[in-house]
Amino acid sequence: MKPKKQNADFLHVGEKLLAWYEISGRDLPFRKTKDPYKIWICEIIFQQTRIEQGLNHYKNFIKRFPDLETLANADTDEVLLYWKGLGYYSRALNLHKAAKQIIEDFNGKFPENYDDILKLKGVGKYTAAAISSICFNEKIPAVDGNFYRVLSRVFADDFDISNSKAFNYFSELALMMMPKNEAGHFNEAMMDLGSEICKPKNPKCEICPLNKNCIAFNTGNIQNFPVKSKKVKPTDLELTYYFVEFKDRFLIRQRNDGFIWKKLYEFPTEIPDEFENYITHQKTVNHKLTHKNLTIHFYKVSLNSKKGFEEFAVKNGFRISSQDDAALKSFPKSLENYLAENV
DNA sequence: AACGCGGGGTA
DNA sequence: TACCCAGCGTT
Repeated sequence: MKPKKQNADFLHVGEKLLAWYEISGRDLPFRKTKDPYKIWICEIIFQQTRIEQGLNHYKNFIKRFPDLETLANADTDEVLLYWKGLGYYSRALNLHKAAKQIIEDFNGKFPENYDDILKLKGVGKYTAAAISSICFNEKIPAVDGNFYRVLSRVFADDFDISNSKAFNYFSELALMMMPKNEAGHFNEAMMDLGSEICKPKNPKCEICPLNKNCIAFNTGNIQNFPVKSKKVKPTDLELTYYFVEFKDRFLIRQRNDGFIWKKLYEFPTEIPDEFENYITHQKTVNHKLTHKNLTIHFYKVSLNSKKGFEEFAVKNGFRISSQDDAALKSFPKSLENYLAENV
């Protein structure tokens, strides 16, 4: 499924993009390094995450885990703590697994080619391309949402980006544009253009370095690209949590790695019948996530028996927590908000 | 090939 | 409200 564009001057467009990047590219902390560890961390953090949202997480993460060994030797809990608020928590778990994987399978040295990098947990084709092009100058386009948007507009290409073949299709297109020996900068340039100029809404076509080449722009057609047929539709999820307290102590536990909020902390989801009499408040909160419309029923249970409180905790594997418990920082936002109002 | 997975920003 | 974001793993 190769792109059929015989006459376009691909390389010329690629060089214009690169020239723009040299002058107008963003000044980001991870642009100053070719340390594959740091590039890897940044690529994982910025999967499905905008730069403004994840930049402080990146800085804090590198400060706490400055190298591979530090990360591999850290506790999973602490890795998750530094991931707080980023979402898609599998990324943090896979990141930690991959650090151990590099220690074991690659003798502690970060793999230096696309195929080996692709073997790492949580690293797919995009991320392997980004790391290998930026750090090791491999000529592989790092096709992400920015590539889809920019390329589909420049060539007014209606190839459906929901199609699972879109990655290969736009990779072929990008490869034809990529200037020799500049794969890393080309990939970064495409990301910056997509983020700063060729935005999903209200793109700044009048100052775009590619506007003379952009077919969608020159035919007044920008709003029709990219073509995306499949939409994400959230499902409803109803949860019940009990905030079980005795004086200033309350109960939390770590989740399993199940369907949502993997390994983060939560409150009890059920209580014994005799606790029902100690429910003092009830509140229902609605919260929209990308994939879930959450309805959370919170019940506040204020016990007056230390013995009953502790027995319930021990028997059901809960942790007796207080406000200064570091684990609280690893709560999902939706639960943390409740906590802030009630403790 | 289709689906599940967070949280936050923008219009 | 709908859509999007430096995607990946599972089934």
